[in-house]
Amino acid sequence: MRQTILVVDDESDVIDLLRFNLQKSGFDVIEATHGVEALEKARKHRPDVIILDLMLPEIDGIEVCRKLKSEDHTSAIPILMLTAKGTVADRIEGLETGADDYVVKPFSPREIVLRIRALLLRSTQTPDGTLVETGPFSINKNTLVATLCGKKLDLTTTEFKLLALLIDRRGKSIPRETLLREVWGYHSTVDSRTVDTHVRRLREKLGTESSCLETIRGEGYRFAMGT
Amino acid sequence: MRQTILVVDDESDVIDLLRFNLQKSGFDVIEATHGVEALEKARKHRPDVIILDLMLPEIDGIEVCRKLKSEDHTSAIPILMLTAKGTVADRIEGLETGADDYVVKPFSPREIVLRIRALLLRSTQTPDGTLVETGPFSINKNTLVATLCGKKLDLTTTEFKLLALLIDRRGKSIPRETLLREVWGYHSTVDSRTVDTHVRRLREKLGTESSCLETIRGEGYRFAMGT
DNA sequence: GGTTCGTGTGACAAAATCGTCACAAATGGG
DNA sequence: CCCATTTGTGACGATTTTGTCACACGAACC
Repeated sequence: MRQTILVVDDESDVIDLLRFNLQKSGFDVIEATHGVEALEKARKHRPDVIILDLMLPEIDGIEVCRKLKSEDHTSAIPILMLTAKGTVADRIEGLETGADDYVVKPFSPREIVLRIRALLLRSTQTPDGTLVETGPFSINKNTLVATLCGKKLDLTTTEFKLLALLIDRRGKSIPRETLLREVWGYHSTVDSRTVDTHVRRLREKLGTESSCLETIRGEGYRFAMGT
Repeated sequence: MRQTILVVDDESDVIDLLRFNLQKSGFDVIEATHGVEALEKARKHRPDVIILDLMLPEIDGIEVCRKLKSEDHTSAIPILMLTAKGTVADRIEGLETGADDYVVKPFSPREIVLRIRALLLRSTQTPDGTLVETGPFSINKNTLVATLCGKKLDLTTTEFKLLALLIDRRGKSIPRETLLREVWGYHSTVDSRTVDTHVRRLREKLGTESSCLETIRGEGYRFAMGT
């Protein structure tokens, strides 16, 4: 799958140079020559990186950057800013606005490609441990939402934590004591039936898939491997 | 807890300048004037960031960078390289060697501080994204526990989600609408004050650190950068 | 088969959480 | 300074969550 780079510059020779080198490096290229067009194309295409010149007609690069970084659909797109040589104030303003990197004109196309590669590495490097998917289940640790066959499960917080932990360690029998400690923060009650009750409730909410949640008699509970 | 920066340059006036500005920005500073000393101090002290000049006596900056990035104990330390103006080949070589960023001499100290902040922001997230630490705060998305100065915060689930999202995107103003959508799952109530109420409650629980949670009037809320 | 222990289930009540309202205070613009 | 809008704060009540108890049922062993 080729990644897409949006190149924004009002100088067509810069665009030509970048298009040639980026395509040679395996990227798809979208172009824009002014700020409004850049915003429009960024919103529509959601490129993997945006190369953005500071000096643009009508809406300047700083303003474009600010807008893109403030909109949810575009804020995660890395922005590499092109700046005129020596304008330190521009560079600082760009960084403060949320640009992810900058390159000073005149630049080497090779440097651009390397920096884009670095940006892409960083933006995809978060192998997101906050999202777990297995079989018909998915667990999102940011939103605390679990789904079963694409349908949101109506879980309490404790049920979510329990399910998340069991799924994280699917295939392994987890003793009640461990569940108490890691889900409940080590409740001190001896011979508590708290875990059992919450497992029950969780099973009720899993419906036909509740058989994934197995009892290991005398040991604990286990989420079935391979689901 | 102050973070430590190792500054490596054979020019004492550069070291003086950086030491002054970094300490003023709240960092502790370690210094080295040549490559062997830099390697030694990096291995011994394990600083949070290394500022590394390319041109060094004996072992040059590229070689230092290569060694540090190839050793387990030091490979995760972000390296910001200082390069002479115009030497594109140096910059490319630095990036290929594994430097995390570079700044062209002569530089603005403010730009250095900003870039260090950006590097630190990236390096305090674990690879799987379920544990985030910044300043005195830590967020654990597995246990749904947040701590402040090592002490567990007594947060409700909603408060935890709110804090986690704001810290994930610290430095950025998050509109209320965004918070409603991402924390509450897009509550449909118009002109709801729900977000404001939960921010209040969260602030109450943060005590003296509540000033980290800033109101951007007419926009939304922001968790302060650099904490 | 009988017995003991482990787990499931129905139900209860206390505590926690949440969203909303009304009013106070702060902010920004004219 | 005044005014309008935005945000902070005190407080309330409805709903949800939680842990526990008692009893039923199942599993394993003798």
